Amino acid sequence: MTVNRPRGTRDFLPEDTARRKYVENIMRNITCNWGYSEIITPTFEYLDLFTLKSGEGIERELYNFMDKGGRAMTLRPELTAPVMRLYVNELQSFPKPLNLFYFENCFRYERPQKSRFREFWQFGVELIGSEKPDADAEVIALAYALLKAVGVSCYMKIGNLAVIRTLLRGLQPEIVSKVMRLIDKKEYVGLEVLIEEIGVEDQLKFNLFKLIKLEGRYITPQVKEIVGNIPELVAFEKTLKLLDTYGVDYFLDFGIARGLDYYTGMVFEVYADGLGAQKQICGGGSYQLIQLFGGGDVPSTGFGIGFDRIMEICTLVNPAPKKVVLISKPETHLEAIKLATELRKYLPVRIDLMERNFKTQLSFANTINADYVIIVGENELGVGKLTLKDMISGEQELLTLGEIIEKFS
RNA sequence: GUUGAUGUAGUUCAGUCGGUUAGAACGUCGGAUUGUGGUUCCGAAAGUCGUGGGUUCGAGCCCCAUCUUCCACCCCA
Repeated sequence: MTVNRPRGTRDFLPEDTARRKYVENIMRNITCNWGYSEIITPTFEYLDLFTLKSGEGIERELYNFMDKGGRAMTLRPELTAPVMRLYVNELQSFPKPLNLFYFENCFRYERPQKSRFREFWQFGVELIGSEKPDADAEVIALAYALLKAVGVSCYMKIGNLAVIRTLLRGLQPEIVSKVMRLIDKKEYVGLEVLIEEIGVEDQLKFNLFKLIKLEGRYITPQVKEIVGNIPELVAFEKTLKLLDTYGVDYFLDFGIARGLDYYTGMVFEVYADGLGAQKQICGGGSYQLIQLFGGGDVPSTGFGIGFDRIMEICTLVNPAPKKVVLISKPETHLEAIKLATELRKYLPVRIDLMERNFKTQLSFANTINADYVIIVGENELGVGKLTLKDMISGEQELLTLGEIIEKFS
């Protein structure tokens, strides 16, 4: 009876892992260069942290459990809430703005499908303390830079919830939620039905449909005609101007609702092709969560990137390190270990661990696609040298250890 | 939670109408005597046919359940 991997989890083989680490580090380096610092939060948290943020409803898609002390816990389903909790616990008195990022695994108890797993990795950024257009613009521009750097073809949609909230301010909160959900899903027929049911004014209905059907990049003048010259829109225009300066490509879409109530103003989403139904690779916006966790009235902006989805469509190839195998004979094996130890200061070296004969060691080197073989035999040691064999060309030369090190450095 | 497909060595797949001991290729390991790989040849290991029931004299094959994987819904990354 073999034990299998739990549902919705994956094993990453050496090749997969190398590629993931490569892409991951590219994203890390870029984000560090934008002045963001990486943080790590616990893999599990109190269940409350997430029900507080997203409502009791999400409990059914959480990996939650009671610990031995009878506390309700859960594996984290996302990282925005943990980062906000960390901020409230530890960082409230630090200088603003705080530029943080994370790269961690998350867990959701859902049916797996294409690009959706029960354990998945999220890369994300949270900029805490500024609600200025510059903050929004930098976060979007960083997301854009990351996606460009890892070579995925995608498009970005930016919206602003303040606009649509202004339009809907006369309606009851539950109605607003319903409307937003339908808008987010672009279910215009359903939306029309709902609007008929609740009987809103014709003017509002007209404006609403006009707003959500606006498309393109320079549509803010038309938006102004609909909702007026509200301060949020003025700030948003400023953000967009900054984005043009950053050189970010985007579409505007005031129909983005992001499903969640705590987003306050700017929201954005990035979609890619080739992922089936799960084609959103990034989502973010500005939000107010800190008060919810007992902190002050501090604004923040952030995004999350679905790293597994990036890996599925990203075209980057990690550079493979040269593979070197050291071949020895029983008489020279101890000397080979000493040489390997020295060479391992410079590059990856494998030695025989199977007591194989000369020929089989060479054959093994070939099987694993080694680039070079270094022969540590009596003949070589007799003259104080080693044979370096190029496994691709088949050529070999007699060199000193120093010469070999020089060749590889 | 809902729907549809799926499952046979490590991998990709055969397996006749339900009939004896489930096969192949690739891969892995070993061998073809001396310190030179790839090609070739020989050999070996490797499977409770996803699992559990049922039908049958007899099930890899038929039926039921369950699990996995994959696609989609829901939700979201």
